[in-house]
Amino acid sequence: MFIIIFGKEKGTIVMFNETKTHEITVDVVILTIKNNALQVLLVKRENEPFKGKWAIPGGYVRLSENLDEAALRVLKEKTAVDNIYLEQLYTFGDPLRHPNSRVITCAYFALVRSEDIKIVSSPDLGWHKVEDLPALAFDHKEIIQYSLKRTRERLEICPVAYQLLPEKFTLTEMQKSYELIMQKKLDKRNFRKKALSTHGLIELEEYTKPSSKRPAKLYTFENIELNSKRAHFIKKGEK
Amino acid sequence: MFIIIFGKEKGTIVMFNETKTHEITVDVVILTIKNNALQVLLVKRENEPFKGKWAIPGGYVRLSENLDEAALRVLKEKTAVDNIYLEQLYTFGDPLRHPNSRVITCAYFALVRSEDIKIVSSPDLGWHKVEDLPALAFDHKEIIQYSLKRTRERLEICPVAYQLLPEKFTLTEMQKSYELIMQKKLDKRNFRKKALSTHGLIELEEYTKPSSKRPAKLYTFENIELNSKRAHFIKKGEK
DNA sequence: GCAAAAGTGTTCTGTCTACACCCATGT
DNA sequence: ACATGGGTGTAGACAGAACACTTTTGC
Repeated sequence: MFIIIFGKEKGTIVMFNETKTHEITVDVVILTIKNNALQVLLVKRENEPFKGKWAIPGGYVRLSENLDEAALRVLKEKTAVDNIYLEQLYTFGDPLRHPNSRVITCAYFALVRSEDIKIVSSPDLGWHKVEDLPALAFDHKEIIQYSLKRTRERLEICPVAYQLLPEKFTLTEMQKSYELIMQKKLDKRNFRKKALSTHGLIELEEYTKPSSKRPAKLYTFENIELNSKRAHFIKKGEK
Repeated sequence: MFIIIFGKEKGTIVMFNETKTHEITVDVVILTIKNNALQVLLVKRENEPFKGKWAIPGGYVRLSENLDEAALRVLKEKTAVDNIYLEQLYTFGDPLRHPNSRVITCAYFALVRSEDIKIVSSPDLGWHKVEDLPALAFDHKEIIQYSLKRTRERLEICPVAYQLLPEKFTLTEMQKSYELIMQKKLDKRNFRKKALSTHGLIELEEYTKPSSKRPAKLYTFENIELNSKRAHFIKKGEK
């Protein structure tokens, strides 16, 4: 049985008998709200397989780091953000998910503020609306779909969406972010009633700059440590 | 940098530069209800590291199988059960979780009926009450604790507990299983009201055999496909 | 004064909680 | 007749859903 182990420069072929060896990577679905749409960061693949197709950012897990650290490293390579909601999503290990070798990937998802994003869109790196994804490499479409499902589940029990909002935001902006994630319209009065009872939400004495309409009150969130090690996130009503 | 790759018989040491190679295993937390307690199946380790300590069953992922298949294989090696609730739990990849090498494990948990279990307890394989665990190898205590948390979360949204019950059961038995998982007493009347509204629960025209007390009505569950690929389980009220 | 978005309450309905007594059976 | 677990209903609290109009501002 042949096991292919990739070195940094080129592949090395090693022969083993009865050995179980796989590659292990982390892939990170990075979500943000931008231009009034939920968007995911994708990179265009430079190499085969799937050269020219879009993929979610990923990389090999280093021997010295745990999975969370590997995911955070991938995230920081792309975005230069910090204090981010980052959660392990699911591990995908179909033998045929990678056409040439056996790569098991531990998928993560991250919710980032678009204002915190340092990258410049280029032809090879950019944001794509989750409603309108290009052709994707590997099983990355499935991974993205699953990250959206998980984000909705999280939002039902804790206000993770504030990770997508700027530091100061209006309730209408908050409602928009909920509607984009939940993929449905919400009732304004019900939403505001519930939002105002959210633990950690702070009403500011500031308003949006006057445009040609009534200024809106600004809110912010206490700096709750949502960074979930193993989804130990803060539930509604908890401290 | 040294990477140790285990062959079947003995370890082989291979030197690589800048290569990322890891072992990948699946470990399966197998839960059942037995003797009025929630119990987990453990094996006593025959080899170092942690020789003599108890561990949850696991094994290497074969190159030809996906993770679900690997977990099912490990489960069947130990229990000879079929049509089981089996869900991927979390992937644990701390570099120091295995003292000698870099082993990343994809943990699963399974809920099995004690009547379906074919294994005989031996000094090296047996059931242990989750409330009273022996010394465990690796990070297996953490994995078991997390599987209990996940089971509670699942139980809050779908009746997975029926996977732990015999084919025909009384509502009192069902309530006991909920209480063991949720780790709290439930009100009998409220529980029965809610249980009777559960989708898939079927009232039989049978009763428990008379003992020295009033016979109880037996119930069963429609053969709902709960086997969750990626937790696509049936929620309350859904079909 | 008008366009545009902000802001505001009440009613209804269904679900969860708390709580205590009678019933059927074997001995 | 009694011990044992089986079986039943109601009232109050709370959360979510439906629903329309007034306010503030710049132009």
